[in-house]
Amino acid sequence: MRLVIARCSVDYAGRLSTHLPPAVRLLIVKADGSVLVHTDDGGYKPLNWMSAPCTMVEEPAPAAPDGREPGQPGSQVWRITNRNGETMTITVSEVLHDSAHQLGPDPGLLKDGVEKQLQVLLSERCHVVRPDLRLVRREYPTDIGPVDLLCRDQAGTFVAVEIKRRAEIDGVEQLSRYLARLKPTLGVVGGILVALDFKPQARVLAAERGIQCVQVDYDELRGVESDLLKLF
Amino acid sequence: MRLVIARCSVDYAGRLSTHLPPAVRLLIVKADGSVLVHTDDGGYKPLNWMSAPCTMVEEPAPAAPDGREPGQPGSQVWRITNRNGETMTITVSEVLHDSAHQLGPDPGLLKDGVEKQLQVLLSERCHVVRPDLRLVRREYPTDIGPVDLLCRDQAGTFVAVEIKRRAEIDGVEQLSRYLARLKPTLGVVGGILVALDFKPQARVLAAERGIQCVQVDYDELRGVESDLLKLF
DNA sequence: TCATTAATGTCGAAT
DNA sequence: ATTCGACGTTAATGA
Repeated sequence: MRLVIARCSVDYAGRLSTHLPPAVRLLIVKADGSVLVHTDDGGYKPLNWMSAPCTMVEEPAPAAPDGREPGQPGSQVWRITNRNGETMTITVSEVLHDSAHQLGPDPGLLKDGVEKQLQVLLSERCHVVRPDLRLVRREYPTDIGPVDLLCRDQAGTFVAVEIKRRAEIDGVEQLSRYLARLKPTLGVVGGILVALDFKPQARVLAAERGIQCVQVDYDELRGVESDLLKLF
Repeated sequence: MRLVIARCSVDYAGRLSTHLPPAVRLLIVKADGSVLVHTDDGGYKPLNWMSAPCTMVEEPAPAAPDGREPGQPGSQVWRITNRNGETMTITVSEVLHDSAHQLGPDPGLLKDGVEKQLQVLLSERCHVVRPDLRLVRREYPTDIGPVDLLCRDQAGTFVAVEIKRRAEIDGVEQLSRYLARLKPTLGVVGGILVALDFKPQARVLAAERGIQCVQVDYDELRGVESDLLKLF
């Protein structure tokens, strides 16, 4: 990994075009050749970047480029391109720091996700979603993807449950597609959207589609579980 | 901006929980207090991070922490928290590089070719979308969000235009929702999806819904404008 | 402050 | 290679 602090301007041309006027920034060149341009202003994402695979060529800035302001004497240009023809051009006018570091491979990130947990918890106690529901199957397969929970109510009618950490309009669309897909095989299927919280528009569209919205509390859900565990 | 290359482990607890085993990584502390953890493996995003506003406390690692492996002598712990109670804990066992740099403010990124610009260009010359269209309103409001362009054709029929840089299946769904929403008020409304490029599935679904797809070229669009300006 | 939406989204998995 | 959904999405904009 190479770290450079430099006064530079940056131009990107690819999926869109961007220009960064000259200023002092951090340039990171990673082991795989990817390049990140970071400012000191906040922000989790770089101002500009090029992901691997890409190639970088470092060359002296042209002394008197046609029609443009000439590069400072000693200026360098980093020309980074990828196979899609996207280019990032960094014109470096002053280098304040330049160091290289050996980091070695990274063991990688271990995650403990929320949505998956929710699905497991709710499959074990779908009566929390609605008291009359019994689980038929978790991850019930259809040809457009698995339904999170397929249940039946007391009358034996099928009910498809879609689980989201946060319910947005897309979740309603997704569940709608499942319902349409299940109808030929299972007859009329009820739909319930379950989430930790709901965007207002999701509620509106769900109501329009006859889909029930059920909000659950994550801590309470885990609490219910630990309470039950105490019984044994 | 502070740059540290260090052997460290990282724990995050917030919207989810993550753990990074010890390895050599780049730690960036920005002027606003935000902290990024980057590996040398590719990737545009940090392995872990904490965005501003947040506060960092640096303290010696406890000599014999309860039940865990003891910190090395001289180990430091960076404790970063935000107001939502999310925490990132970086246990630094070995510092290979540590430098601070004054970067100053950044003039900021100039973008060209994003959806907003497309919308402005097309609203000014919606005849490019289809010669018979006249603009009624840009950003025509509905209670599920604004329609990019509302137009009328020669017969006076309303036509809703949705603009995307890249048309995917979601864009078709979005326009379909608008059309359904507008029908009670405006009667039958035609739909046109305009984009710089189309995914095949978007075209298929659009055809199925009776929505017209119009592909435009950004340079041409700007060219049309400059040509027209030359007339005056 | 909240809600909404675009994004060079990125990333990973399944097809 | 493409499609699809999740993301600690992030970031920007308007109410």
